[in-house]
Amino acid sequence: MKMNVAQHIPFSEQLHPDDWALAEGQFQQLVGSREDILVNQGQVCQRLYFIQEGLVYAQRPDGQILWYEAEGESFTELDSFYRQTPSQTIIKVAEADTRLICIHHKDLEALYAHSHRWALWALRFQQRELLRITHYYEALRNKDATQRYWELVEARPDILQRIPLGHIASYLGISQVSLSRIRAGTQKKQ
Amino acid sequence: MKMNVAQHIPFSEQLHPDDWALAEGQFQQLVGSREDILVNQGQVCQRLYFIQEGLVYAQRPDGQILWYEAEGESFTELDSFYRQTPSQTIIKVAEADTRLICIHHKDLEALYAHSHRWALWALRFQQRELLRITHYYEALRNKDATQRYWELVEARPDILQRIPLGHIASYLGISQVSLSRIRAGTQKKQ
DNA sequence: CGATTCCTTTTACATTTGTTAAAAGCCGCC
DNA sequence: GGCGGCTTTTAACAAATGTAAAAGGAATCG
Repeated sequence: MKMNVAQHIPFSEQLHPDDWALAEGQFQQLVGSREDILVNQGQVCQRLYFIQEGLVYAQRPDGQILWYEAEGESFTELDSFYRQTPSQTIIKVAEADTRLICIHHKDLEALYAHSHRWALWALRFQQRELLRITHYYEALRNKDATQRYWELVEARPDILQRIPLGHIASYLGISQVSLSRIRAGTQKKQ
Repeated sequence: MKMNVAQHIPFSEQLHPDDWALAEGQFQQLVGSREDILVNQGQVCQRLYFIQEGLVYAQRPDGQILWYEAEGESFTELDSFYRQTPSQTIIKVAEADTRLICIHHKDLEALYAHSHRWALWALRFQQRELLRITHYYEALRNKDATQRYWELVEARPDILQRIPLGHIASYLGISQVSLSRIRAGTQKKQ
């Protein structure tokens, strides 16, 4: 079981068997069905999740799509998780049989406090998150929806096909009509 | 000197005298003049900076303004600093007599490696950065330039007055003409 | 003091994007 | 096969934004 978990956690090669002993029983596995709610609006997001298999997405109360994440990725509602405040975001399972691994906020904090190596692991992991978000946000600033759409098609064609176009448009911050225009090629060339 | 530095570093209350002894001589102070370049395009950003006094800004090679930071804040070129890759961004001093404290990447890494408490400090510090960036990016997604401008006026009227409007427009991602329209009130009300 | 320069606003026009509504495609199901 | 229900595209119009160019204001410098 321990080894199973480690496989799905980034940077786990920096951890020793001792560290895993400390974490004994604190990582849990769960399977979600389509439209299951993992984090609800107004509720504190208590867990950090790692996706083993499947697809998950986040949306705002008004329905806007914030992100999709698939197998191999991790997620949480950052603001709610770190500050332990009610989430403004809803996180749902997008596909049947989505398999997740998760750990509770307080257990994670205990690991950091008791183990220098777990603290270093968290530092690397968080660093990666920081860079991911930074890149995402830079793309958002510096590229228009047309560019970002075609880059998505390049980078994640597999995942795109699993998501309705209305959601993709919302994610890109444009209307579905505009996305149709982009796909039709009825779009300025840059 | 040690105490001096601690005053300008967030979460420094979590550190003990021992930790500061480890960091002896690794924090440096420097004073910049208007338009001094702190990080240049193509160069690896080696330091994490804390602003004691003054104003600093970042821009892309095409001139677009990415951010301004003032006294009390910290900054670095995240991608370049963490991944030790050439920076795509230029960071400059915006005001005469800007006073900075900084520490080298390798020294910081050594502190993390040798001290559990420095690692925990970094974790908190980075967490704060992560949340700051997340908030900034959510505003970017969910609010239009008009809203963001008036919120800036609310939140940082002092700093706004120190920055030319052309730069503010660029920061908001709109043309200076549009910003003029917003300021004139010639703008849709929502 | 006048000239130069920089910063900001204004005007006019072209382009892009959202909105609304309707049509076309697709799918599953009775 | 054909009838809903859902997703995607098309069409037509209105609103918002960028671009370019000109003019107003303020600060600087000789």
